[in-house]
Amino acid sequence: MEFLNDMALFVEVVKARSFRGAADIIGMPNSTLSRRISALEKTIGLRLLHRTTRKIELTEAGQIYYERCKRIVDEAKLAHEQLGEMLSQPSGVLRASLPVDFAVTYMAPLIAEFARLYPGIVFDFDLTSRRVDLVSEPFDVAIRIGEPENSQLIARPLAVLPVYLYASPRYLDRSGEPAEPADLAHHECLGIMKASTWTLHDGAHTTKVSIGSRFTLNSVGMICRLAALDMGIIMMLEKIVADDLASGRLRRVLPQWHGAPVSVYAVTETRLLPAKTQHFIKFLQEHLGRV
Amino acid sequence: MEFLNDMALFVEVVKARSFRGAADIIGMPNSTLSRRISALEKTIGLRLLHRTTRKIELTEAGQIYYERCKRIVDEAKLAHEQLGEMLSQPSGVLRASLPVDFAVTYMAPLIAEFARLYPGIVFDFDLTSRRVDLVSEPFDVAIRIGEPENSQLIARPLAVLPVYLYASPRYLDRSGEPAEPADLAHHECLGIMKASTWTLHDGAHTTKVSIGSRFTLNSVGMICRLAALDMGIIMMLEKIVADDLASGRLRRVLPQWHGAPVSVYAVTETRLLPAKTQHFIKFLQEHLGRV
DNA sequence: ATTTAATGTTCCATTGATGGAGCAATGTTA
DNA sequence: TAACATTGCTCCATCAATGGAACATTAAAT
Repeated sequence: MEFLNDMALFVEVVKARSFRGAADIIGMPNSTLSRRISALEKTIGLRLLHRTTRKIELTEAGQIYYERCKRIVDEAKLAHEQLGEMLSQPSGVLRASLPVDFAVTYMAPLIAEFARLYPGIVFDFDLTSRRVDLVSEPFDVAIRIGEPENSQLIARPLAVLPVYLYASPRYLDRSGEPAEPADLAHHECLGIMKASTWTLHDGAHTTKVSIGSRFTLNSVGMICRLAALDMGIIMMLEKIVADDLASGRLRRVLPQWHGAPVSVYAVTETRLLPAKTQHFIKFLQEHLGRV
Repeated sequence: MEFLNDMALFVEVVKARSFRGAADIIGMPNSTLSRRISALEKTIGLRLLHRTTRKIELTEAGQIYYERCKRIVDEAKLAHEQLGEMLSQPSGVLRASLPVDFAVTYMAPLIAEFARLYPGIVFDFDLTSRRVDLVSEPFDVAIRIGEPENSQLIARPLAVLPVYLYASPRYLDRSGEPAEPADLAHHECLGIMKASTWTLHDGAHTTKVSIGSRFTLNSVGMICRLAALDMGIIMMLEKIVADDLASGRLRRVLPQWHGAPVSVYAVTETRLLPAKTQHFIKFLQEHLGRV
């Protein structure tokens, strides 16, 4: 079962009606070609080509073998071409794991646009806040916020987005409006998980403040909701609080400061991606940055 | 175009649903198998198998690719099986070069029998006395009398046949009957081509005599005819002169002596023979010796 | 007839593939 | 829960496949 490549070589030799010619076409030294064809003849126990120094012609067995080989090799080439088309005309199910709130606010319109662009793709999104295991679960890609953990996964940066501080007017009335970052130490700062410090920048300075809160949770949406309900200050991506901002439920705090911009990554288990995934990631890279 | 073998490996892996299992089936270390599949995935730029340490399953691309690969690999196997059948059920045209007189007397009945045995074979015999060039002319096999010349051809011995001395009664009346080998020096000894000596044996002794004749020719039939026409003594295979012997046109000379037995060879250009040729040679080996 | 250019094969140093052992990861069993 | 067995992958010494050059041979060109 190690003769299939040699079959392809044989087909080339017959087509070129010459070892040297075929070798040039394939891009292989004729010595190798000669040896490989000889090996093929030996494994099947029949002479396929009748060689003189100047000409080669098919034997009877070679004639029959060639007809079959040509079909087989052509079919193999076709199979690869069609895989190539799969790469350029993506289709199939795209399974992605998305951070729920980021997906809802930032990605929804992009996904709608992408779906319009590639009607062949069907989507299967898993919106969670947990970091799914790409190795054991059959996700094509996971979108992740923040630095990629140290693993063998491939992380492609999609965008770097600014974050700002927000709170509800009533909270600020009650607890006072912080004038500088250090003031945050005396506020209820709602962070994701158990993040214990916020890093803030203005044009010139960078400062780190320890934060504390009575809440530990893993839902961005819930944090925003809590903030809108006057429970504290949040550091958040712009778009996520856009509605609350517009309706006046939240308003910017320390407006000349911003948090450390968060990076968004597309994470995959491998570099060998089907077209659908490649296009999805490329699309996000091109459109997420400009938001 | 160097991925066809890997396609076959991929098919085996999918069938076995395991790298190790497939490796055992193929008889190949799993390390190689793993590397080859990875290489295949890299060349087509798509992941074909979703691997966990415990299980493997096809990706979408792998699914499609597998369907096609299976067909292709099966077809390739079939092509080889059919070539194998060509080997076991010979058919086609058997082109052979035969020494004309030897063929007529010794081989004709064998050929008739062989033709009955293998109805699929069609025959194309070239009966000449010249030694055809097997390399440039499309003969499957040549039957040759006497030692094979030093060349790259493959010679398989078919039989070793005794030769005796014959002359016409009238020639012997006229020129005297030789009583011992040395007497031949004074006789007209008709040899093929320009053979200048005859080697004779009786049970115990071997002797070499120089021979001479006015005729140089390359036809055994013509020599026999000349001998029957009282032109000299010939050293000949038994069967060739059987008719002349029976009709009394020739009779044995020096009956206790015989010539150096001649070997008959089947000569081919290569060892990789189609079934028809293999069977033909085997048949001749089995039947020529017993004549 | 003689030269020329081109063919398929062979030789041999080099390189790339190979495969056994070990590894981390994971499903299974006690 | 812990020990075990099995999986696919990786490392590296070894070996076989490779490809450039030379060769013998031959058809075409002069």
